[in-house]
Amino acid sequence: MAGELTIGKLAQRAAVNIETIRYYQRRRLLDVPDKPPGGYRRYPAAAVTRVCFIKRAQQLGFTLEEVKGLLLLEDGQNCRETRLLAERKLALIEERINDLVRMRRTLKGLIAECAKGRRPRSCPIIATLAATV
Amino acid sequence: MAGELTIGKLAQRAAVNIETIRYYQRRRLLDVPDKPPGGYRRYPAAAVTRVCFIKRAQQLGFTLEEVKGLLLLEDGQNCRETRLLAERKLALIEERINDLVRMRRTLKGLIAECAKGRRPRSCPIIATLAATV
DNA sequence: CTAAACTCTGTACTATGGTACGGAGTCGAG
DNA sequence: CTCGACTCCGTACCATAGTACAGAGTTTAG
Repeated sequence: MAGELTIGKLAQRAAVNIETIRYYQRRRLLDVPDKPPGGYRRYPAAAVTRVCFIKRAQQLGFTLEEVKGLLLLEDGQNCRETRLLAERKLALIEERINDLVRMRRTLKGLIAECAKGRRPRSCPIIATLAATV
Repeated sequence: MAGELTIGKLAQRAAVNIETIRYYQRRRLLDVPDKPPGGYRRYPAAAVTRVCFIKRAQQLGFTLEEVKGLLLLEDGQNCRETRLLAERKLALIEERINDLVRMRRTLKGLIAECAKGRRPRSCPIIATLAATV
């Protein structure tokens, strides 16, 4: 498990700020490798994957706390508990997808209508969204 | 346009904190009705819709600044500019949907695999996600 | 061997999206 | 007309997700 990356390289490979790495360590999303007395810590290549996953999941709207939960899937032995977690996340993702699909439909319709120049008094995009989404 | 709701009623109907209303006003997402000298402000029913829309859009991952942009669609006369904005938002939404769909596919696969008890050494959900998402 | 570049640790600061609160004024039911 | 609930306004505070920076030590290229 002895890694070959310094924190700087890790940050660079994962395309994040070094401070973000340290922040994730403080938040316990990433563990801190042992420090060779009077030297620099080394990180395994897997750390890059992990950081990338965190960023990815965040982009999808998960908070760091939620990501922490997702990461237990990797770390935990207990597949049963783990699967439940995954299933809950899945449900969440599906909800989000549904919301977005509804929003897309509405936006598309309004754009099309607008493009045809056939628009009512005012362009009631928001009212429509608020009502139909 | 004289409204019938006090700020408290508005907040209640939109299911948000009163302070959130005031915050949106400070952020210029919501306008502040004139105050009858020595009285309380009154809000039109449309304000409820507007606040609901803001919350909705936020849930879909838009920042308040982005929502502000979306709200211009309602307020603005200029349909041309407005449509461009909507189209950009649409592209954004589609990206998000694609990401989520990929994530869903991966999660589903892993859950199914896990359910079959047919799992490799470790349960490499994260590695998989990071790689395939 | 030395200088530049990097790491380590701790603390401070930032932006976003709110929430809370104090003190003054206003409204409305009884 | 009074009491409790509500509003107004300003300011302060909170959590989340970082980012910056100082000062000390370490590593590495020349």
